[in-house]
Amino acid sequence: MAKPGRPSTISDVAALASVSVGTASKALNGSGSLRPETRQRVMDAAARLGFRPNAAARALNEGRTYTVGMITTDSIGRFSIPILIGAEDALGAGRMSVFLCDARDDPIREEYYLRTLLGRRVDGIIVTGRRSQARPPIAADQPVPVVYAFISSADERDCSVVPDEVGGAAKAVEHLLAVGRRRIAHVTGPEHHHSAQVRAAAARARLTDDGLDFAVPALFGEWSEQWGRQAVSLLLASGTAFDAVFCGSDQIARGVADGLHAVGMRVPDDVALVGFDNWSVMALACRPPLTSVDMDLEGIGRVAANLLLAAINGEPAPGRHTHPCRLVVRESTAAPPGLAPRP
Amino acid sequence: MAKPGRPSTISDVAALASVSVGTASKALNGSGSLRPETRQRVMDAAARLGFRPNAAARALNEGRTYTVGMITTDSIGRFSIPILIGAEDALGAGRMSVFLCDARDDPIREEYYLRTLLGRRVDGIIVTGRRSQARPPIAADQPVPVVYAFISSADERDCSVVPDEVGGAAKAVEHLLAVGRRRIAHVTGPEHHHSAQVRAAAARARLTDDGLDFAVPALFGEWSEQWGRQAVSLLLASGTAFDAVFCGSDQIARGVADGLHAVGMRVPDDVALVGFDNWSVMALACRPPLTSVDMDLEGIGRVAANLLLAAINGEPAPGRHTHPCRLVVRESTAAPPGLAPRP
DNA sequence: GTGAAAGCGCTAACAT
DNA sequence: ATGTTAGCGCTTTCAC
Repeated sequence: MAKPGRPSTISDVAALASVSVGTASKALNGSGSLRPETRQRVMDAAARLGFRPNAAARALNEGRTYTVGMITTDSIGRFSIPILIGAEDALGAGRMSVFLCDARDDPIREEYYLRTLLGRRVDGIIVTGRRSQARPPIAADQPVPVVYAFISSADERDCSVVPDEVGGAAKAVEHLLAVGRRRIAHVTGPEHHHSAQVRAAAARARLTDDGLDFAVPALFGEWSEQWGRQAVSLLLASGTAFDAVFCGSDQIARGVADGLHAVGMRVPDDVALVGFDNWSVMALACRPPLTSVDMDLEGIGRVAANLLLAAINGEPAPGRHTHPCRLVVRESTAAPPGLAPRP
Repeated sequence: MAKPGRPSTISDVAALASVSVGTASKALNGSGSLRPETRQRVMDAAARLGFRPNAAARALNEGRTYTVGMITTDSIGRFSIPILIGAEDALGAGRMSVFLCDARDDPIREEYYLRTLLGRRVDGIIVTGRRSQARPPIAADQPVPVVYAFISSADERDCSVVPDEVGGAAKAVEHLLAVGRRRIAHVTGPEHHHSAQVRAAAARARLTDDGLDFAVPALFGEWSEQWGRQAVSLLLASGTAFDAVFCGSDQIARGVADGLHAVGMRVPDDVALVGFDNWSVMALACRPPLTSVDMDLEGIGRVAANLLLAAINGEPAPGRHTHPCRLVVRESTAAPPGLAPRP
């Protein structure tokens, strides 16, 4: 399991190659000018010893650790993961390592991690987490660059990368219009939730552009399948006809699909359905598979990481950056047979 | 965003407190013997400067980084997350920081990360990922302790922590027997998948103990809802009566629930249902909510982390450690009214 | 009780 | 082309 004594140092390599440590360093880093033969001898020695330069020693005189901290404010959840993957991807390509910190929405833990990260002299910090509102800045005046991903900082001058939910909702509505729907309902999460508000307002605004409005005023509830099912009853009870439902989440959409199915309405023939999140486990399991707005969380993570790298290299890009959503079209919005889609 | 010049060093603190660096060090670490007043003066200076000891410098002479690497072999997925959370939790409490590495099931990336981690002189490594079979050891003879979590190493001498799937399956069957079911079917994932095999065999064995057998031979398919729905047709087509279905996953179970519902069979009245994974998003959205076997992945992560810490402290615990599953009972196995549960 | 100095592993400036 | 040396920030003997 464990074993081999202490890792070899550059002195060991130098000794084995019969050169000085300085020469060994040059050989290993390709700096200075050395006889090719010497360089090779050093390389061979290093290989034989399985030499790996000690990052701590390097960090010490370079003043840079090639390390960043990633703090998830909520517990590491469904939304943090893709962001985390995207960021880790972009950073790994830049040879940076990532410290993972799960602050669990606990300010104490957050503070603790922040201190730890600073003690470890990370080159920068990414803050992420589920977002219902902009969050207070992690702490004023950090000695290192900070980028917020998905969640955004309440301080406009901080660098945040957030999904373009307005654009995403608009795309959903446009798509429904394009497949010939005109009586569109909207079922979404809690009214106090920022995303629910924004998406509803954006969807409505897009309809207004075409001289339309929601068939039924937006229905606010929870982010659950159950609410989706209930909402169907409410829609039917309203007595207003509708030929499409745009939902604030895939879970809600799946509930709506179930609810419609239960009363004998067909998707997409009678009612077209669009969800939000493109959470594959929901969107694909839904019958029929669900058209959905994808926030490209992985892309957000990647962009955030690249902005962080830029900031570390002295080129900060302060402000709130929005990242486009894309619509993933599946069967739940297929044009009913015989109905020509709008050009 | 960024700003304040370079972080203060212990020399800065020493200077401000008018003592030598040696004294400052002792004061800050509570070592040596100092006049209380001196100690206080140093502490104050440190506080005023916002001094955070440089972890790299410390690592350099302590020969230990208080850092561990976590490598997920599959992409960071549904199973890795809770493990990761559990491990991060246990390690954070031990003041260790975690390097996150996503190897994406790519041996090249895995090798790269391994080298990186060793260069960073991590004190140990946790390897995790989805598990279909035991995996080859990450590389022979690491200079640091390695613990496998969830996934297990093919080398029996390596330290692995895995869920007790045998026990979990047995608990599921016992519960079904306890609520009075006798004609139990089993629907699960692909036959070549280790978990599918193990769970099926264990369930059957548990039935055999009571002189029973599956009502219908185990049905192997995929880990999807769709397969669950199909399986219902197959079960009905078999013509054999059944009063319970134990499923290899919650997704399958949800599909089975849908399928049963579609043909007018009631859960749990006609058929009781048990899933596996206790994946809340499935188990709770299922109608009715699903009784399920929980592998306690977070616990596995925590145990793995603690075993790693022990190994780092010179007390390795080689071998395959199994971690108990627990059954989470919900409505899908409620005893039908009028039927007395077995004592 | 406090200061001075060596050394952890490595790089970079300066000698030779 | 190669060797020597100082120094990154900190802990830890060892003198005083």
